[in-house]
Amino acid sequence: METRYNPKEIEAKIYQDWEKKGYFNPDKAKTRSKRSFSIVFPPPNVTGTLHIGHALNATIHDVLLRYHRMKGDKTLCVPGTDHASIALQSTLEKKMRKEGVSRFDLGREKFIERAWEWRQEYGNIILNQLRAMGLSCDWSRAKFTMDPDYVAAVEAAFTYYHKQGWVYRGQRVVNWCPRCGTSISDLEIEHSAELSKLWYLKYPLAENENEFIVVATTRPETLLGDAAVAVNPKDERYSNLIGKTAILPICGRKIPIIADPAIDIEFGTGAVKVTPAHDHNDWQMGQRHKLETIAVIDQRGKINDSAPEPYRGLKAVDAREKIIIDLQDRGLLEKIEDHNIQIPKCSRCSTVIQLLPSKQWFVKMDILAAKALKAAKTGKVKFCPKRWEAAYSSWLKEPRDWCVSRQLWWGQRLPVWFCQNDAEKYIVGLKAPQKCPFCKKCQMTRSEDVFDTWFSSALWPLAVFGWPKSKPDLKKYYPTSVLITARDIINLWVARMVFSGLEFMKKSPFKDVIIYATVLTKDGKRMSKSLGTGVDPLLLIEKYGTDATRFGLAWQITETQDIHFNEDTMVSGQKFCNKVWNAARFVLCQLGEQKNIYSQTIKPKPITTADRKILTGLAKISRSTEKKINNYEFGHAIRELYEFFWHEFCDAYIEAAKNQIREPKNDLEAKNTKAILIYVLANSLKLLHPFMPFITEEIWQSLPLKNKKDLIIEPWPG
RNA sequence: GGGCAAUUAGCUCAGUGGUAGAGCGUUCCGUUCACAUCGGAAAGGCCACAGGUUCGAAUCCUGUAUUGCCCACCA
Repeated sequence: METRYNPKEIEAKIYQDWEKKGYFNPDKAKTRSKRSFSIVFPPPNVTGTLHIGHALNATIHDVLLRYHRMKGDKTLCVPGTDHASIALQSTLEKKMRKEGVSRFDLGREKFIERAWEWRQEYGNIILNQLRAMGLSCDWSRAKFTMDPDYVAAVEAAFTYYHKQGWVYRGQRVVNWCPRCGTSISDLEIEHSAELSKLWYLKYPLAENENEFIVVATTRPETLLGDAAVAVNPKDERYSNLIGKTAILPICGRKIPIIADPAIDIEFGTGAVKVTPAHDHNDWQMGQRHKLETIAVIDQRGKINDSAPEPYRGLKAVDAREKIIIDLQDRGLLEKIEDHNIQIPKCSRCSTVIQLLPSKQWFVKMDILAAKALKAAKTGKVKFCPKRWEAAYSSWLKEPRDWCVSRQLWWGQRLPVWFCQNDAEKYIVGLKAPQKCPFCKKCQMTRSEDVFDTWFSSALWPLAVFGWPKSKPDLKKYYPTSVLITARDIINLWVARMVFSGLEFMKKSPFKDVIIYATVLTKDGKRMSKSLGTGVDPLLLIEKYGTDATRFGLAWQITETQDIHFNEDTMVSGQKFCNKVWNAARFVLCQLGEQKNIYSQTIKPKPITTADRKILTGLAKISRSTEKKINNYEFGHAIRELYEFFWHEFCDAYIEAAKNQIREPKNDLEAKNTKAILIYVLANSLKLLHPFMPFITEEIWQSLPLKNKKDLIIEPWPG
């Protein structure tokens, strides 16, 4: 053995050997227990490459998987990738824009072909990178969210919801990304705080155009679509104006002055312009007061033909400029104040979101959300750390109906069929009927819309096991044991998986949800490729080896919300690997040429104080490691193991052993010491294996033990 | 506007009621038989601040400050 541990030579070799022997597939490997331990790995987007968050996640997954495999459980981890509808489409369009091509130049069919090509080329990169992390999942079960059986699951879920009466189609004000050309959900919006203005606009009264009602607004361009002015019914300043009529500046339309309790008396002037077409609140107010919905911004974010001629075709921001100037010219701009607002932006492309009325498909959330909420309340779903339950619950308490349709091309199409002669007539079903039930003559055409990406990911823990078909995997491995994911998708993904699982399988898809910390830079900044602040896990592996990288990541896993990434822990990992390697070298050297005669299970009898100490120490660390892994305290587990191995075993016992072997007090002592050395080493390797699988397996292979299997499937000590 | 978290040695972090800890870094010493990716030793902290509970507080409570992150239809 070399004096230094060299990970590069052995990692790939060992991984292939494990995979070839079928250890990652519980159907191939004989297991000692009937209990199953299953996890579905959160499917990375096909656009992605491995980042430090994935590496951390893979480490946690693999620690649990290897621990449970050694405990004898039928252990399964299903990997896969997500088609990532909007993310991939947006990435692809960005690339095409450089070539000077738009998706409309290509057309839907060709565009989808290109998306598939992309997926062929890049789709599995990240899965291969996860192999490099040592992740022991069953590659033969890998799924993609656009596999035919997966698409079938998505369609089945939608038609089921429809049968329940929970699906409706309707004209609503939705978040619209003019760049992506689609509706998006509230959860796909990112707000950026910006300093803007509050404009005070004077609306003349119809009775006397020299009198005004002043409204305050942050979006003057929506004036073109105003349908009313609203005040609070308790606001005495305006009580004489309620029911009167104002004249909408520039447009000249007459609009009513209405009373609505939703208006905040304190804000601005207490009078609000109401634009039902371009604001959620105003939409609702419009419904209450039966106001006209006048859309003036189109799907490209430009002013449409419902607006007066001079504004048509202007971008919303430019229209704002012009309107302010025009109002000023007419003396209708009272004042401007600075005002902090939250600008909604598309989380995919950062384009400013427009709110506009559009016909979309919704899934009612009341019943589903209540189920998911109850699951957390009754402890059927537990968050770790516990505090994340609040994030989950607070969103589920006031759910808005889920807009599941997207005007994208890449994704699973809605199983909805329209009559060609009446666009309002449709049926929901898995296949188009032979004959249109409405006009009796047309060939019905399928909806152009695709599903929200998260509608399909919500089914991940079911669909990977073959749902809606009744497959053996579904019986054996559903529900899964634990979900390990990042906090930013608690509502987007976790909550939706929970209610999908409860609805379709009557059981929550997992019991425990581990929310791991967000990895930030050392300075607490967001890691980002474009800022150059990201850390590439593959470079860490290259530099320190996989085991050292995993050690370093595990070391940093505590209950914190954020990790300020510190590469020093990888250095510690590398040194620790070397320490383990050399301790093994020493032990093997002491044992000499003897062939597999030592026992790893029968505890040698202690003779000296040092013997007693180390054997007690081993028993203690075994119990403690098990407990900490069961409690998901990975950082503490590895810190303790490190402490034990380095200081108790190497510093104390090996040093004592040198004397006991060289100058034994009796015949037995030297021989017994050797037995203790290998016993403690063997069991330490087992405890370390979930964290550092490669080096431990490599050393294990050369230990002269009786009845030895590969370490990955050896029984857990204790 | 609401919520969550963080604040401990130069750096990154452990430490949840009983004399302040680790890794890295720094200084000094040590290469003869597992390992210099090592061994030994040392320096370095009024545990953010202010109150309170307690025999005793980094730890529990209240408040303040700074930072970060979520959620929210205040125009």
